[in-house]
Amino acid sequence: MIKAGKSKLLTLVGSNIREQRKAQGLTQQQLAYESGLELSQVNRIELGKINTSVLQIAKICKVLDINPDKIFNFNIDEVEIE
Amino acid sequence: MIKAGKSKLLTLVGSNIREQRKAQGLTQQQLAYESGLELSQVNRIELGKINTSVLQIAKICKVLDINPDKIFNFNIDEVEIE
DNA sequence: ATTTAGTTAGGCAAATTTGCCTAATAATAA
DNA sequence: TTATTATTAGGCAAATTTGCCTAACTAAAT
Repeated sequence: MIKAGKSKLLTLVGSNIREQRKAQGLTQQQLAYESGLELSQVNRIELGKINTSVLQIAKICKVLDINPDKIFNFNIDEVEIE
Repeated sequence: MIKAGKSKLLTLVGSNIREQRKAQGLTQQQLAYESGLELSQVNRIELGKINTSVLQIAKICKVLDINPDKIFNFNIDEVEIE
């Protein structure tokens, strides 16, 4: 497995999360608190610096009250994975 | 973060992957080879034994030629996360 | 029954993430 | 400007995943 470093897909996922978070008028800190994640972790995820896990994505989606497909709303073969 | 152990959501994700894999007539070994993952890892994911990462899900989806939303096609607040 | 393919299990070291911390930078408001 | 909030950065230990391996178990077919 490669290091998360710079993955087009992860940055896309991250900016989708950020977009949805702001649409809800939440700060990273609020999202962190309500999802039970760390602020630093939410930040790493939004910036695509980390290859995070299914469960963390799910927790975030639950707080943002969106289904995960909102986060993965891209065409899989139009996106560079790594 | 909790250990993957028994998560309803992860077993759901896993069985979705399995369903799509079989729909393509692939074995775990073939899926593993084509996605660049380990056979044991594909197995762990399908059984929901592990809280795998966004990138691995993406690699699997690419091989199965489906968008990730096929894997996350459940209502987020109808599913127990952990 | 025997072979063959497919799935599952488990151990182990290495790699990576995660939580917790402190602090620096950026943005906003007052 | 000053103060306040928000984001970003980085280090570190602990937790977890991942790849690699061997082996056991299941199913299916012949």
